[in-house]
Amino acid sequence: MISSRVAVAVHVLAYMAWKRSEAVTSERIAASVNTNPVVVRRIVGALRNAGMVTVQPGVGGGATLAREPDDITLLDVYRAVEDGDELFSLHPSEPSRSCNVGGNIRDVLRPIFCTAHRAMESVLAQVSIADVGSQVMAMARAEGCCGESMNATELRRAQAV
Amino acid sequence: MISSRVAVAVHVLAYMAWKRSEAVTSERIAASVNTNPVVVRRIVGALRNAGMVTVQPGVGGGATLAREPDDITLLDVYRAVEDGDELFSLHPSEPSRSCNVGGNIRDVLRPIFCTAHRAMESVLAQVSIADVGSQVMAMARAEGCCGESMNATELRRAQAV
DNA sequence: GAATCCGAAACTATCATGGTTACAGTTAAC
DNA sequence: GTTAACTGTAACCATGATAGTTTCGGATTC
Repeated sequence: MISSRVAVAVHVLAYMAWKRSEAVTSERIAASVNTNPVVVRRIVGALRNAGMVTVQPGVGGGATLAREPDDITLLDVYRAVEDGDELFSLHPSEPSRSCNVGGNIRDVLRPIFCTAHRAMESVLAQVSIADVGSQVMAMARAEGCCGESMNATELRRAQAV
Repeated sequence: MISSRVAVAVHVLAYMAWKRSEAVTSERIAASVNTNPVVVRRIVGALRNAGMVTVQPGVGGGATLAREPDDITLLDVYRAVEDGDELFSLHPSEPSRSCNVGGNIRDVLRPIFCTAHRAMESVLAQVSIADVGSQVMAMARAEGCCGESMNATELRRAQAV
């Protein structure tokens, strides 16, 4: 399983695309993601290293998008937060070299697994943060007109995050 | 990372395709894979549950292919040994439902991740155990004519596995 | 100078993975 | 029927990844 860091990172970027040009703190994002601010900062740090966000310390600081939402693909996000360039593990220890199968199986599997990996990545490359953001907003609007209203407590929480 | 069980399971099946119609024991396979026989038996058990191999206990027993090598795809193997039908993890804990992003991000990501997963699987579906076996044998032959010969010790080990 | 915010280190709990030992059950051969 | 050769499964351990938490130093704004 690919870790939840990808999902959280997309969440973070979609949130920042929503609050465009407004620096958001790790605490506010953490409230939306429902996790600890440090977990958010670790992921934001990876996105900063990849040049997708800029981070400002101090009062009124926080993170903002460094690129346009439609210029950030889910593949960019995946590569930023998921380390290692291999999706499939090969054998834990080297197979017997004196066996016809053991001596060559890894060289046969490597390119196959690499192709499978690339196929997965090409799907991620076709979706941008802007796409995710607009879908999220479309869903939020759809809920809004289906008669669901907020009470005072929900309103306060909605404004908080 | 997807566990090495897939690579080992393909190795096991390619080995059985090589030793066609001859029951191979977990110990022999383990020697080729370079691991513990119990690890092999766990994987062979999963392949047996998926109907790819039949297993015979007792003297002269072992595992044999239950289907033709060209009728077993790497996708079959992947699904047999890798549990769970999701490749990507979503958020560890449910995001804030009172946030536009948090309340909808998972529903947006789920189908995208599913599509990416399917794209990866479709590559695995195009490769059979017969393909892997023939590639392995082609490599073994290529090594053979490049002048690499075995000494007595290597010969014994080659016959053992 | 105080308040706010990030960055990073350190520690913990949990879980998946792979390896190992041990043993019960099944089969074939003698 | 006994023995030897297998599988199947449970139990346990070591390792590493993951996510959460606390803490503190440093940067920034007011």
